[in-house]
Amino acid sequence: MHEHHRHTDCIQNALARANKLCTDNKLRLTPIRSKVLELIWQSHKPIKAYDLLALLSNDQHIEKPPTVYRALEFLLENHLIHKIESSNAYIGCEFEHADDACQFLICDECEEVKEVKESALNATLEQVSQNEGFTLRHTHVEIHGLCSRCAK
Amino acid sequence: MHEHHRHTDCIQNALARANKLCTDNKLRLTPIRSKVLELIWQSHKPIKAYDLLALLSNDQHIEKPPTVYRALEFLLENHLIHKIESSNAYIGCEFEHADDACQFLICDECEEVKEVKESALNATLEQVSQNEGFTLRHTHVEIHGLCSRCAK
DNA sequence: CTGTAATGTGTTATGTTATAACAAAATTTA
DNA sequence: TAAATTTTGTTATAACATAACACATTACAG
Repeated sequence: MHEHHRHTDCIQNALARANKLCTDNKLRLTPIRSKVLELIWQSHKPIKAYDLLALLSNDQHIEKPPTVYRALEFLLENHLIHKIESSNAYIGCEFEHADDACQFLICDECEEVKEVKESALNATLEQVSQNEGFTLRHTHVEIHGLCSRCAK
Repeated sequence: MHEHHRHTDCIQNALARANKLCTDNKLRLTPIRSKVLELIWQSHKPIKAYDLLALLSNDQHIEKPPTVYRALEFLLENHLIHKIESSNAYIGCEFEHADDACQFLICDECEEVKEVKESALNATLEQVSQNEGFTLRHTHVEIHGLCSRCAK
């Protein structure tokens, strides 16, 4: 696995940010939710619900689907994670979102995902909507291809 | 149901275009594939695989999942339909695509979808990719919100 | 034409993704 | 501390999709 950064730090940062967001907004980052968020950040690519379920389980106790889907729902609602619709998998959110206007660069080779927030793109999306008389509420943009490492 | 146009004509046009594309490219628009495409166009909103399966079935004969998924696969490959990833549903393609660079305006109220092909947006997507050193191969853009009718 | 290869369809089984419904526990708040 | 709210546990099942193999049909080369 490549390492651009200290991944452990990156997970800790994400958890700290999540904690702060929840404290500030009177939301409860319960042990289950925190653990799911941590597991998502530990994966360097989008992770699937049932893989999380397996990681949450052990010999003593097998977790059931609602447990993980409820945690995912909470994390999604509060923009702490995103769902990659084309693969039904979940990634940690790199930004502190007010809105959901971000985009995903998805490498079809190594499966890593880079989240970006391009104001030019968001402006264009808004413009397109207006042209069509459409009231934009949320966008989901997936850019599939090859990341710089895999393209070499 | 609202009607902007003669929907019957619109279905016939789509089938005629599909026939032409297949003839031109030596592809086989078999009865099953043609029927699935027709059923997709008959729906004025994205339709799900198992709903198609139900429509294909009757008292005499219940179709099985592979039948419809194979037809969908063929139609997707040849850009005759698109999959709306966020709802696992399929719509007829309004354009004659060389590439797949189109976008979807999805009304969260009435569920209708408008397919658009915005060159400005495609240019921006390409630009964003280049900025990130990413080789773009395919994009999937969903704009969710309210269509002009539902926004009133 | 006709045998062979390639493609498409039928069928069984199963894998994968996700939610409904209701009971019990923990937490918040009045 | 009782009542209301939120979270978690649990069972069951719904919804979405594919693997694998047999059989039928079509294409097309000789």
